[in-house]
Amino acid sequence: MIHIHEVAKLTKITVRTLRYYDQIGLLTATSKTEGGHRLYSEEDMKKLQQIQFLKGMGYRLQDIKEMLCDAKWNWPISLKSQLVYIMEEQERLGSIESSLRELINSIAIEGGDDHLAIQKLIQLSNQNKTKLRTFRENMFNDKQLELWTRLPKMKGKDPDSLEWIALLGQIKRHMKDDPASLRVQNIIRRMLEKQMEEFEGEDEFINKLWELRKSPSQSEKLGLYPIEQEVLEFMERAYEIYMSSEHNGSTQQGGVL
Amino acid sequence: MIHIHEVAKLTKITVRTLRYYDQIGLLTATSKTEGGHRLYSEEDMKKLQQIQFLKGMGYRLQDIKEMLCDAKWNWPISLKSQLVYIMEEQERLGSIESSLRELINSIAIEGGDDHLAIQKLIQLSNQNKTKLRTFRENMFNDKQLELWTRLPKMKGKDPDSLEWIALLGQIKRHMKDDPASLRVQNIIRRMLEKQMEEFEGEDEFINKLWELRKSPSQSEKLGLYPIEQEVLEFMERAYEIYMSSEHNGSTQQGGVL
DNA sequence: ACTTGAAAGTGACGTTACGTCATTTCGTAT
DNA sequence: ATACGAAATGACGTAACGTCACTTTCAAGT
Repeated sequence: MIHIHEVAKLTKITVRTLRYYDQIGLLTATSKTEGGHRLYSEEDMKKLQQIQFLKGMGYRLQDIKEMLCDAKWNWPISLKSQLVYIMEEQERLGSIESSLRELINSIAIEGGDDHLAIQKLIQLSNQNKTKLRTFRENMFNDKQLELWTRLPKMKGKDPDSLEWIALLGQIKRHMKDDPASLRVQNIIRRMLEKQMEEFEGEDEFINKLWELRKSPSQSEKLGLYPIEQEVLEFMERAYEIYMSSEHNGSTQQGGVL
Repeated sequence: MIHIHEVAKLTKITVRTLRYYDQIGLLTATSKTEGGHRLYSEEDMKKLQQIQFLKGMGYRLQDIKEMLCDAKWNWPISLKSQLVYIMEEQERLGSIESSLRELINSIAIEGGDDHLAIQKLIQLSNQNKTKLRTFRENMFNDKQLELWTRLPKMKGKDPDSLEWIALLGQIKRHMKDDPASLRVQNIIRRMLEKQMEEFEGEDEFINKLWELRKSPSQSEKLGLYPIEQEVLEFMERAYEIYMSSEHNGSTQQGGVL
């Protein structure tokens, strides 16, 4: 028979919690002193361990109470349903994670105008996803849909997506410069390099994508991150300067972001 | 200017929630009728969308309030810390998932005696993990530690682990039979087949593991799922019968679970 | 036996984001 | 003017305790 303070020290459960468990009838001390102080037995300690364990599994105290009272509780069923619940929660958090990455990356592109980025994302998230998908599936054939999955994504955590985002951010910050300036031309060159790495020989897809990009309404329907008209035009001018100056081996144009 | 009921219909947010947002000062209706009925403006609707979006990101209402009030809020920092928080939560749920699978699989082995399985798992989970690892690292060399990772695990969701668990469960249910019976011999044969698939040529490791298995205290220190002495002896007898009857090409013995 | 300080006891309120009554007032149609 | 739906306010409940505030009990020292 040990005192509540001892139990607290041994189990790392606070005294308040032990009293609360008593209060809700989850774990009542086996006996009490005549003055009313709780005295816990070895049995109580074991039950307490079970409670801690099940709480660690994510169960609520009410459920634990029922489980431990009912001697013929159906463990397999409740464990499996708890597993399903935990997996659903993980999925939910996973999609939150994607959204957060998307938002963080958007802000990296906008470079300071945070509210604008948030507004854009809200626009995107308010469209429902099924409509997006069917529209995409009408626009592209199977092979192109496979290519679509390899595009950099705003919600991506891969270095490839992150570099595209950084490049677009740089473009936006150099909009006041001459599109023929060395800085801008370097960014364009890097974009084309990356585009070739992933999409060499897929000129048709790239050109189609770029045409869609230039139409704000089409881009929106595809769920593409909105890029302002003047940014796109700036990129196109810079691209043409780049191609006419020294490089003219390829017919592809545009960017894949 | 629209009424609260309209807002509720448009945004799928309940009237109660809108009033609550007003109460905590998160979203106060722009104006009111002289009787005190709330009237929401377009501005309010936009703010409401932002609130919904941020709540979807997992923020608390208090945080959202601060974010939207403070015009120069540092979004990148708070978004990144929120991302870290979400990822930690995912990790936590991931380890809960492992524990649940472990428990479900244990019960599958014990075949009915649920409380026993839970007791065993509590024993295991009460040992702290770092102590387990250092003991293991003292017992095995590098190559054997790599082999260790390929052992079936109680928390596993792979078909391989699941089959080992099923096999052990069958053994336990046939303990009353003769170890020479066809059923038991078939189970043993299947175990040896699986063992050969994964661990062919690693006889030294297998034998060492089996010796450790036969010592309850060593097994416990290694964090191996406890198997009763009589079950192990039964398996060994069945194994010897199997080898002496017709198969004697290999010197390996024991099971890897 | 008496004192005293530590520890135990019992409320009660706060936390989060609302749901769910109960009661009263407002707006509008007839 | 009246009736009726809709809006407002207020209060209580949720889960699992943390944190006071105040009182009583325990165990040791004198």
